[in-house]
Amino acid sequence: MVDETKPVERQVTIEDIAEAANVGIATVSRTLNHPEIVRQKTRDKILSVVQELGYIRSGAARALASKQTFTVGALIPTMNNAIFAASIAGFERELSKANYTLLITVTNYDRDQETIQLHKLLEHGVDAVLLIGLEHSKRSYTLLNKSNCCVVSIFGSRRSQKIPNIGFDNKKAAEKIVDHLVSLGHQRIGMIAGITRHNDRARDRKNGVIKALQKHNLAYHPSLFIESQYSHPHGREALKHLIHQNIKPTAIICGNDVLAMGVLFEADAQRIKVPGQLSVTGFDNLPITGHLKPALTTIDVPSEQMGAEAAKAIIANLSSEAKIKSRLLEAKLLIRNTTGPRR
Amino acid sequence: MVDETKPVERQVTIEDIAEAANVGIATVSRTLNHPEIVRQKTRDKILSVVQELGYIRSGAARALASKQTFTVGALIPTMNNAIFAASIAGFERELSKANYTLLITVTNYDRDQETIQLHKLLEHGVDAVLLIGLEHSKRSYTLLNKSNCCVVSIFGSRRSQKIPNIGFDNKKAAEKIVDHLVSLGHQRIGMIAGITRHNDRARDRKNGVIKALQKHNLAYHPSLFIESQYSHPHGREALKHLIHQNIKPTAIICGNDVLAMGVLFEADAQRIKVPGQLSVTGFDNLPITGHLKPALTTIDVPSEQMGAEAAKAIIANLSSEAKIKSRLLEAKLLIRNTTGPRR
DNA sequence: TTGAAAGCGCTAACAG
DNA sequence: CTGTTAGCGCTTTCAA
Repeated sequence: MVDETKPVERQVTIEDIAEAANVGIATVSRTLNHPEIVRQKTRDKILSVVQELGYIRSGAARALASKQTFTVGALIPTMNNAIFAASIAGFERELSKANYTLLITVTNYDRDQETIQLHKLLEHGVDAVLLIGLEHSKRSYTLLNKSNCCVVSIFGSRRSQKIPNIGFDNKKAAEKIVDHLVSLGHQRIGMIAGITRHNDRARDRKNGVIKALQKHNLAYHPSLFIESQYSHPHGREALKHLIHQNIKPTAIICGNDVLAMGVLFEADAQRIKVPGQLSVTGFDNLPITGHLKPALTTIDVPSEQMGAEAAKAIIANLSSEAKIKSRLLEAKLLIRNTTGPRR
Repeated sequence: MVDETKPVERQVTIEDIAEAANVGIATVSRTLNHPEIVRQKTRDKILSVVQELGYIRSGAARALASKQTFTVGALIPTMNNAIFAASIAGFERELSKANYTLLITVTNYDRDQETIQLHKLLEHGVDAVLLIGLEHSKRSYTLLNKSNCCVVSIFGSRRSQKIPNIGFDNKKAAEKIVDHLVSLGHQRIGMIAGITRHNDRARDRKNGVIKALQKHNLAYHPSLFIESQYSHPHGREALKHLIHQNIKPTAIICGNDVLAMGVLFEADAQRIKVPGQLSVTGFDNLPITGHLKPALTTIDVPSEQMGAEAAKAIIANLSSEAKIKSRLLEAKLLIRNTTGPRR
């Protein structure tokens, strides 16, 4: 008598395909991975069986046998910043073209968290890792090092040796902003920087501003420099704070566009004319900033490009050992309408 | 003579740990997966060896042996929409808490692409899949079905049977907007909807508007309804187009906030007073919309919450077979300042 | 061109 | 509580 119990839907395996196609499993494997070395007829037969049985290869088994997962991990500080979203979009697009899949983990700007997440990515066997910036915990570096997994960083300011970096010069970009402001006659320049602790990009931008101030023989007023989280409300609060200082800034440089927009909103609420009474600058060039009224003067950060280039470099490295070279891309100053002559 | 060639850095395996700790590999495995059933002393010894040797478990081997990868895949239309970013952020946060890792793939609103990506996720052995909306290709449904992988959808409007959905009623939300506009006296209402083809959310919103118009016995002017990609420039163009129609709308409902902002920017450029001459509404409640001047009347979509709830449901299902129930969350109308009495 | 067979590193019975 | 061992499904020599 036939066993009537419904069989557990066993996964279709390479053996099922081999059997149904009357070939060895090695031939099935070859057909799927190196079709060119299998005779056309055999291949067609196998492929049709694959189709018919709805065979889905086991990535785990493939990874175990071949030491490759075709996955790449990304460690990003937050998803709530369009600038990272743009980079990841470019990154994912290129990875996807080459049939890699992206594993994303969010660190919330927490280095311990980052190390933990990195460990997790490594356990998953990612073929490469994408990092933001060049400042990471020693433990992360150690992990990366002994796992000798392919790594790339984006957004960093230096042609780093430790980790190949595809970034741009945050510091120089910040200097350009100051140069521009100074050329407009501004002397009392304030800054709402991002939180610089454990964030090399924010720190480079801040240092760039300070350095440029010195270059122009302008005073650096610590009371005019504050650090703030990247959010509209924080930008608004920061402006309120700054305008209550003894020294009144005529221009405010913001660590990113979100802060700058917050400043713009608050200035509007306080009836402070921009750029009439106050010049404001951002950093990132988010899509919306060009539509604002007045349009925001900012730095055009090649975010999508960095992501895409990083992916291409990783793919090249993975498929041909091509060493990844650090590279700094262009970050242009976009002079729009939130900056004007000193009042 | 000693072999001086540098040995290939062989990966540290569970056997190395077992040997160094003088135990069997099973005990190492237990220590890592079910510490409570291992004697304290043995466990400590093993853990210290793990630390010392910098052991990283092989996810591939674990997955192959246990049929679980502790990864979850997400298929999203695009990364360039903050609303999805917010959902993914909530989703990732909850997954991460439960030690799952997120695999992201972008479909670009392309169903064939979606099926291909889904297939790839399945090959990677994801324990669950997150989908946006309820409209997917037949092939995707087939794939999901026979892989009997855990699935959840977010953003959809129905308590679906085929796929558990944690969403909100897009149609009803759209109706609320019309009700609001009608209560302000508007009769000639136009709409800039998203592209509705293969997008149930966009279509539900559009249909909701049309249905509500009928409910109020108002004419549905097809010439006042256009579909457009979600971008500021597209929103601007759409407004230009609408104001050149014979019938002039006194209110324009936008398929999302990005379109609405485009309309606001263009209205400003054309010196059309909002809401004086034209009322405008959005959909999503992006963080910036409350800061705009005038602040945008929109629908508060629980994007982050949907993502977080979806993750929790998946985790519960994976760890206890708890069936996932479809659920519709609240999406409130946020009346702000871009809507006013008909001129 | 193809097949047989040896692992890849781990989990989970099973036996002790 | 712990060790032994049989796979998990695939890739990749090695032979044929």
